Parts: sequence; C-alpha cells; structure tokens
Amino acid sequence: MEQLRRAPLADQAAELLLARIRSGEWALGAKLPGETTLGPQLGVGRSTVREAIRQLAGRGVLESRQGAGVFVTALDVAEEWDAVLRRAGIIAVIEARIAIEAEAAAYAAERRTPQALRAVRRSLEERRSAQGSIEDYVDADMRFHRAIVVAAESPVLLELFDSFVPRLRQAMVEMLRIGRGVAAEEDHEAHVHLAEAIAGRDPEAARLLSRSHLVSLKDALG
Amino acid sequence: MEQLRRAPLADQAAELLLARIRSGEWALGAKLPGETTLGPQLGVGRSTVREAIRQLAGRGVLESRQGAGVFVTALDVAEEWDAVLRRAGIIAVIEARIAIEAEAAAYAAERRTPQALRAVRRSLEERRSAQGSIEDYVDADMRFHRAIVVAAESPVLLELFDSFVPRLRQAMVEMLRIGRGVAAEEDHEAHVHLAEAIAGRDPEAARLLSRSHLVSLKDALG
DNA sequence: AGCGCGGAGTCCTCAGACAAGTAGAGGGGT
DNA sequence: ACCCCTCTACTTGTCTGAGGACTCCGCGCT
Repeated sequence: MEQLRRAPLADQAAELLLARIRSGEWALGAKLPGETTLGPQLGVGRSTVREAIRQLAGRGVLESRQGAGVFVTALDVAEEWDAVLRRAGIIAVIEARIAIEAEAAAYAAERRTPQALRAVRRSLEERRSAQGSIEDYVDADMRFHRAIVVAAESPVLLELFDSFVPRLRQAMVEMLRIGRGVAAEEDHEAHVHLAEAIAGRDPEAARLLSRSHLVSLKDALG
Repeated sequence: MEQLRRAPLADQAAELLLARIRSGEWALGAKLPGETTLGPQLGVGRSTVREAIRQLAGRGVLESRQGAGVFVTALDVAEEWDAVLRRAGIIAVIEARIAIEAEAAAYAAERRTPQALRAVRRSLEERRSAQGSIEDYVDADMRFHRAIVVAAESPVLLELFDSFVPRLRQAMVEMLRIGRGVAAEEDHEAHVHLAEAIAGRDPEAARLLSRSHLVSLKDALG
C-alpha cells in the first residue's frame, strides 16, 4: 500500500544509507563508495545522493572531505543533552557551571577585545538597572555572564554555557521567588569587580572572583 | 587567518541561514524565501542552497515540502554534542576539558571515597604499564582521567567528560602517531603527583596539577 | 632514502531543463 | 452568498553535464 505521502528520494536514500551504516556495512571511520558509484547503486542521480549525504552530515553521521571521500563519523545518535541537565540536580549543574565560567573568565581577561569589553560593561550596566520582574533581572544577569564567556573566545565553552542557560534560568527564578537571593548591593559589587579584572587583563583574579561569586550562589541554592 | 576559506560553500550557507534563523528573522513555522531567491541573495547556486537546506533539515531546523516551500521547524537548535565537538578545533575542546577536569580534580580531592581512590590508583598503575600500541596507551590514559572525574561525584562533570572522550582520544592518537608526545617519564610523574594530591585531600594542589598537566598537553597539540 | 611532480579519483559548485506538487485566484454553478 | 472546479503561478524534486578544487598515492629523480 502506498504511503499517504511519498518521501522525497533524497530522504529515502538517506534512510537507506543510515540503515546500511547501522548494519555495520561500513565501520566507524570507513570511507563510503563515491557519489558516482552510490548513485546508480541506489537508483538515484548524483545530486540526490549528495543531498542525502548532506542530510546525514547535518545529523553528524557522515562527514565529507573534498578530494578524499565521505566518511562515517558516528554509528548512532547520541542522547539528548537537555535531558541530562533536567535529570541532574541543580547543584551538579552549578558545579559544572563554575568549572566552565571560572575558566572562561580567565580566558576573557587574557583575550578580550575592546569590543568584547564594551559588551561586558554594557550588559553590566543593564544588569544593574534591571529592576523589573524577576525574569528580567535573571535574564539580564545571564546576558552579563554570557558576555564574559563570549569574550573568552572559546567556542566549546560558549556552547556549554548556552546549553546550561535554560536550566540555570529556571533555578534562579525559583530561588529569587522564594526570597533566597543574596543582598543585591554586594552582589552587584561582585560583578563590578569581575568586570574590572577582565578589563585589567588579570586572569587569576577573574578566575577567583568568578568562582567565589558562583560558589556563594551554589551555597544559596543548596 | 582565512582558514575558513576551506569550508565548503554549502556549509557556510547553512551557517548563515542558521544565524538568520537564530536572530529571529524567520519565526517558528515561517516560510523561507524560495531557493531561487535565496541563491542570488547568498551568492551561491541553487544546488548549493539546496544542500545547505538539507543539512539544516538533518539537524531538525528546517523542513521542506514540495510545492509549498521551506519552513522553520525549530529555533532552539538542540545541537548534538558530538557534532559540536567534531566541528570545533581541538584547542577549543582542550580548553573546555581543562575547565572540567581541573574542577573535577579539586572535587575529587574533597570527596573521594576509599573505593574511588583505589580505582584511581589502579588505573594509574595500568596506565604506567600500558606500553603496547598507541591506542592502548591513550585508552589507559583516558581511564585514569575518567577515574578522577568519577571520584569527583559530580554527575554533570562526568557526563561532560564522557562526551569529550571520543574527540580527545582521536586527537591524542594522532598526536602520538606523529611523535609530538611529551617525555613519557615526566608525564608519568605528573600523573603520580595528581593522584597523590587527591589521596592527600588537597583540592587546590589537585586543581593546579591537573591544570598544568593539561595546559602542557594543549601546548603540545597547538 | 628523501623529494617533488603528476595523475587518478573524489568532492564542490554551477547552470539548465523538466517533473511533481501546492496554494491561491478566478469563474461557473447552485 | 456559497461551494466547487479549474487553471495558473510558484515552489520544491530530480537529473544531467560540465568544470574546478582538493587529496592521496605512486612514479621518477636526486
């Protein structure tokens, strides 16, 4: 019986290739036959094969290198990271955040460009003046911390920080709602000092200030 | 500086489209301009636009329906970690590893149980005696470092470390294959000292030893 | 042995053509 | 006024052919 909607050939070809990869026909790191071979073999044109390969490349299963060939880079799809963070306790998430952000603060102090520093200072100012809803305040806080990680110019650290944001945001909003927040005045002071350490290109100071601020946050949450 | 010149046009186009999606130019469920419009707009041919769209479709960001158009299906782009790490340079990965592992080493020194300490020492011994193939040596090294993160009893840090392992393993094997490794003797000494700091419940020493060891590794790779 | 140079194989990009499908405008019937 | 049908413009799907760029490997040279 015919499906209600026929899948495009490129999608079918992608599924077929994925099935053959999962079956072990090509090992991890192995090279696939060339597009010109794969085309007739699957009964589709070359551009269709290319689109199927692109699709799997987007899913992280394949990688094509010009002049060399197409290679298998993964055998199955990894579990979703968001699920891990949701399952984990907020303390464990904060501990990872401390690791990432303290390191990022040190790199930020080393590598900050004038533009990045301006962005940090601007977000610091916005953070100070954010006195609306709890959500607005938390969002402003997150933007400040993110600006620092951006200044660190370390793509993986930034990627990690971003993946933490939703979980952290939720926890901080809850914390403030039940009034467990720290004193606003000294909290702001801590942020100012951190920004100054980055401005002054002092990696160790930035690392320590970032860590001590986040550790006190962790204690407030625990 | 123009290392990105190596990236295929289709990949660049995909990144560009993703950036525009993230910027909110097209809302969730919105229809993108047609391929024939997007092509000249991005300065690439229609086939290239199609491959970029396929790539994003594989990542779950876009969906194309024949005759209707291409639509945005997700904004958050819950990107798979494997894909991120594969795309990122090894230096950026190591920087994140330093952040995670130095912090884990400190927690390990604080929280280690006798069992966890035994596991660390056992893997250290196995690491020392692993003199077979390069793969065996790297695997033994990874097991040692993992034992430390396990001893830290921080689930998220462990989860992060595990997600880094495949990428790190590949890079280290490559490095050793081309003979860029550090001296085996002092390398082993550094690991012994780290294990001793954890045994002696000295978080700051563990943090520093872990960091300095990994920084030298980073320098060797760069 | 080491080095440089091709050449074969491979992926990358473009252009054009036609097929297949969708959505909306417009006309005709009730 | 309402419904339905058709027709048309637009969009994506697929194939083909042609170069261009890149990688890898072996060959010949020193």
